[in-house]
Amino acid sequence: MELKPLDALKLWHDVVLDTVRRDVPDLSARQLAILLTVYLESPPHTVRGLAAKLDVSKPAITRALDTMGQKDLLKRKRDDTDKRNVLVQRTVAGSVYLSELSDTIIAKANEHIS
Amino acid sequence: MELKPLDALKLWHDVVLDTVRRDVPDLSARQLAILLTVYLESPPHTVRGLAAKLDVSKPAITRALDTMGQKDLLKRKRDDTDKRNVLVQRTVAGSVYLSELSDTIIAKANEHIS
DNA sequence: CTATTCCGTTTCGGAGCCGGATCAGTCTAC
DNA sequence: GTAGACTGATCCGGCTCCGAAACGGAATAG
Repeated sequence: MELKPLDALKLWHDVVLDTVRRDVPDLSARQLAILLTVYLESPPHTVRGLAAKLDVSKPAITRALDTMGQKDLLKRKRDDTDKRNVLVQRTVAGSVYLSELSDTIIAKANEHIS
Repeated sequence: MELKPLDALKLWHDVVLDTVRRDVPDLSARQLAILLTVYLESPPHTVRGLAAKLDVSKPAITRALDTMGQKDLLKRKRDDTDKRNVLVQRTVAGSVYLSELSDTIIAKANEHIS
C-alpha cells in the first residue's frame, strides 16, 4: 500500500469538505480532538488530563464538554473515589457520530489509495 | 491495502491532535477546506464559486481570504478580463503549509495502515 | 482542626466568526 | 446611454470561543 503526498491531501480535502457541508453537528478541531481521544484512548479521562494532552487551557476543555455534552456526544461523571475529579465518558450518540466519520474517511480513502 | 474503521479514526485522531497542538497557524475547518480546494482543484477560483462549493455565505469566504491572506497562505488577484471577479491564487507559504500537513498525514498513516 | 494543595468551574473583557442585507464597481442587453 | 444583472466587499447585531484570574468544594499534610 502506498499513500502519496497528493493522495493524502485529496483524502483530507474530501473528508473536510464533507464535514463542512453537512454542518450538523460541526465540531471545532479541538472538540473533535477531545472526542477522538476519549473514544480511542484508555480511560480515565479527566479535564486536567485532556488539557495537558491537547496543550490547551482547562476552561477550553470545560466549555467543549459543555457543548458536546449538550449534543449527547459525551457525558460527565463524578469520580466516586476522588470527588474532585470529573470522568469523561462515552455515549451512544458519540459512537454513532464517530462511526459515520469513520465511514466517510474509508469511503474517501478507497477513492484515492489503491 | 485495507483501512479498517478503527484505523481510520486513529489516523484522524493523530493528525487532528497534531494540528491542535502546534497551533500556528490554526485554521478552522472552513478555512482548511478553502485552502485545500484552491490547491487541489483546477483554477479559476472565485469567491462565489468557493461559496457555492462549500455551501457557505459569501462573507464567510471573503473573511477567510482576509485571514489566510494575512498569513500569506493565499492571495487575491483581480480578474483582468472581468474586473468584477477576484481570483484566488496559491502562494509559496501555502504550499509549504499543505506539504507539512501531507507529511503528517502520511507519517501517521504508515503507523496505522499495513 | 487548620493550612495547603488540587480539581473543575465560573467570571471577565476581548477577539473572531456568523449570515442577511446592503454597497460600490463592473459588465451586459437593449 | 441607460437599466438591470452580477461581482466581491462591507456593515450590522448576535453568537461563540478565548485564556488569565478568581472561586468553591474536596483531599491531604501538619
